[in-house]
Amino acid sequence: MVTIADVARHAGVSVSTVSYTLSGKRPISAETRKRIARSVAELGYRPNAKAQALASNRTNTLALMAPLRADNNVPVIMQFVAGIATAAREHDHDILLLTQGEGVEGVRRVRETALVDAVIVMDIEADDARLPVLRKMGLPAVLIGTTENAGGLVWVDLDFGRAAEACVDHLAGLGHRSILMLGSPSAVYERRSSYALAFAAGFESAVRRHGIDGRWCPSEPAYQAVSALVEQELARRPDTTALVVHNEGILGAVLGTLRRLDLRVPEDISVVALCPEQTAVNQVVELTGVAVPAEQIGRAAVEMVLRQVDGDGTAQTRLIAPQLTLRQSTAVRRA
Amino acid sequence: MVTIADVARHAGVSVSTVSYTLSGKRPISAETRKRIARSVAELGYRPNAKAQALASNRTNTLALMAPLRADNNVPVIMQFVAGIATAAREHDHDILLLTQGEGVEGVRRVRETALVDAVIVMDIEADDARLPVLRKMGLPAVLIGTTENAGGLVWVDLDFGRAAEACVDHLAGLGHRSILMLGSPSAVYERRSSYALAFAAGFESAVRRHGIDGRWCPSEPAYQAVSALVEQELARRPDTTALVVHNEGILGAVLGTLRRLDLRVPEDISVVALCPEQTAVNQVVELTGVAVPAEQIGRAAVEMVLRQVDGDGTAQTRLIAPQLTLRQSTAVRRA
DNA sequence: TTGAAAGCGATACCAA
DNA sequence: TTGGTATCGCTTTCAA
Repeated sequence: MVTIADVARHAGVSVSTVSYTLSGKRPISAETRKRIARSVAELGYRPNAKAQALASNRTNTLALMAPLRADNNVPVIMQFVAGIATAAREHDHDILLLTQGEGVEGVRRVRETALVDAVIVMDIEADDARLPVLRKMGLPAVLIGTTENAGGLVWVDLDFGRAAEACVDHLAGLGHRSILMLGSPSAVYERRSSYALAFAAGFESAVRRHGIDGRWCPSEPAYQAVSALVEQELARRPDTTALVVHNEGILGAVLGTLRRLDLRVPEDISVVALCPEQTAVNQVVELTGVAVPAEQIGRAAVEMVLRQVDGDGTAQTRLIAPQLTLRQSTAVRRA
Repeated sequence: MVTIADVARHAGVSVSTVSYTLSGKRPISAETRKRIARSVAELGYRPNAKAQALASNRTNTLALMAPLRADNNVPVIMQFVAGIATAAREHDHDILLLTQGEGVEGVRRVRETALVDAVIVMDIEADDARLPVLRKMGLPAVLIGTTENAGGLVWVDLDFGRAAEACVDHLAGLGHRSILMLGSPSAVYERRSSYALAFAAGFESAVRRHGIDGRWCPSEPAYQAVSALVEQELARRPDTTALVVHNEGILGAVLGTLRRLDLRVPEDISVVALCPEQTAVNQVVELTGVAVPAEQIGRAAVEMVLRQVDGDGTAQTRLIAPQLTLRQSTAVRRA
């Protein structure tokens, strides 16, 4: 392994000069700079990350605690992770991947062993046990998602409440008066994932505001379960003319079931989905809906957390406005 | 931050004694051990990871280069990542996440800056440019997937060739003589991902061996594209009585199209899929097929790579046998 | 069974 | 504009 001392020797200068040249933290004569650059190239020198971290108290790595479970909307999680990893590299940082399972102890560990400069935490739950710890530790952090007790912490998220409202507003605007919302798997609500709760709350408030009839229920991904659920709910409320689906895993089953019931989309029933654009356009009928701008949020999270690391005290929380895209699955309610 | 010196002082012993006590690398009197344990607990001491790494030349972190793209079978990738991350933690290691996009330079970087002890590389392609670099660098590594020029490197993978054969064998055994295989998106073949090529090759060799008629084509996830493709291929070869699908993203569309064409599964046409169990059982008809044991492979990769780190020269490559699970989507070919 | 001290490979302060 | 060197927090050799 080639060290900074090797470079210094090779270039005939001192170690500190090499260090300063590389960091640019003090002026170096063009001549010296050139000699050092040559030596670096010739020897193929790269600073040892651990030594650098130890001396500078900066690891240039970010912890990312991500929910790697199957029950969630996996593709969206993946988009978050991809966006974060890419953005981190653009800012010359690496990602240390922690699983949700490590929980509070994971956060403590990376902090106390000084493994990372900051942490990005995904999938926030109501009364999330990690939040008080993060607050107390004072480790720079950004939450992706938020909840009531997130006060004092910086977070960024899609405004899921307004996303639900956008869906309802759109349907109400088309004249729909009776809407069924199919939610995420019940496990998601049971652990009180912030985004699912926010979407459900937004849905409820929007239907109330419009004075229309709206109800919702969790839904599991099994085809038969979806099919039975949809059939039963439509039978109970035959006046239902629109569906909102906050569960990308069941879209195929929902559309299949509607066809089985001889309900055409959008002529007989409108469907709005919260899902990635890819998923939306790959269905039998291209779906109107809102997408989680996961990559954008991931990038924002990286930038927000790095600002904190750089000591910018003006850290601001960010709520991203949802954008509803019109496609083929919604239409005016038939008279 | 509390350091090893603080602990030593608090316990009234030397720094080296604390270090040896913690590492267990030399005998320590029970008395001393107890005192140190108390001090550690009382002060909440945790060794600084960077200092430890610098001194011991061991980072206790593994690089994982994962394909975080959308065109792939995202859930399976996620399972790999989850298995790897979990297994790594069980062995007291962390995961540094590299994106596929970093390519050769990513591998070089983590090696030359001494960021990690070893690397796990996913999604191997034919003539993968990373392989020669890995070989030359001598960084402990495990590939998930393999290819012709992987000689000298350790890898682990599902035997995709035999997986395809298992599917064909099963169908042939049921009397099917004309099979269509719907493959992954064409981009996957274009970049020559090892698993896709191996599956296709296995399919071809199996149909040849059985002397039956088999053909295959890539398939894109868009519903209409799938639908058109299936309809066209079945029209071209009306004797087709079985489908093999190596693309979990299109399963819903395939089944939907078959129904539209009034083909019942499995009475009129059998379907075998290579996809996660979850996906298989969540379709209208539960699908017979082979699953990638992603978590198991991920765990194996971690263990294999750690063995190398520990200097076990007997590193062995592993090819996991596929397991076909019978469900509702296959039946004897009707006379 | 324990301690002292020399590294590990950088950064950055203090001098010149 | 440059150099010398203490320092970061730990591991491990050498000595006792």
